[in-house]
Amino acid sequence: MGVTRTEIFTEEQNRIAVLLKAMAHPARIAILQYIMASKTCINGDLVEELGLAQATISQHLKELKTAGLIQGTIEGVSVCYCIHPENWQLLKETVGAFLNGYVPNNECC
Amino acid sequence: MGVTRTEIFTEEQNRIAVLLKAMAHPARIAILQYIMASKTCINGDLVEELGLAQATISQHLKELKTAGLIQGTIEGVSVCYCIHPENWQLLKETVGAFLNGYVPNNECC
DNA sequence: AATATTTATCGTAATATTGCAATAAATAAT
DNA sequence: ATTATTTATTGCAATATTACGATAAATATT
Repeated sequence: MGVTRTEIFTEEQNRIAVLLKAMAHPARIAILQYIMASKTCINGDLVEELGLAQATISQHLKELKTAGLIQGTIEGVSVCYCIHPENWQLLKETVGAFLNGYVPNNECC
Repeated sequence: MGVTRTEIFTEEQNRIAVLLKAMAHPARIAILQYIMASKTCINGDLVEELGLAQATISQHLKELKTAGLIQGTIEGVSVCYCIHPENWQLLKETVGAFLNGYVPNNECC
């Protein structure tokens, strides 16, 4: 026991949870913010920008990439990471729809 | 090793991560959706609605409450849970601002 | 008072996550 | 070719999360 029982939830619930989870770490938020801000988008700067080990950053980048939130293209010896435009749009729509699912009503609590 | 190093990130990055993490589980997405949909908002239905044990649901509710996303008022023997209106608004603004921080530019990747 | 109903908490097992050193892999520079 | 530079992967160790049975706590019902 101790495994998330994804099979009992809807596709949508799992999809939302996966997207949120991919972002649910301060390092990954920081990475995403940094990538958004940097127009040049060559990375490796991340290691000194955040105070984490290179292996740790690489791991977080992989998670973001697996979730489809960023994409990376090899640029010689380094890698250029940037936001995945289409998927980020989908993310905004999916999460936005979920968050806007709440309409305040004064009947409750 | 193995502990999230919150001290090296900004308040904002940690705050966003905590909020996302609170929602980053299909059971908690399902609970939030159910609470949003039910006008009456008396719960305990959740146990049969989702297929999880009562203790597990209670644990997830506690997490959502701790994060400030829901509030619960005692209603006799049962508890009435509903979305925390002000905090949900803040959540939308915080997460929204983060997600909208990306402006597509064709200079990259 | 005794019993039922509902939610919270505790204890525990299984698994997942986080972080880093060490090392590999792959290209660039000398 | 050899040496740097940069990123990925592997292999741990420390913690955190998820789930559930058992039990406690608190109010309703009989």
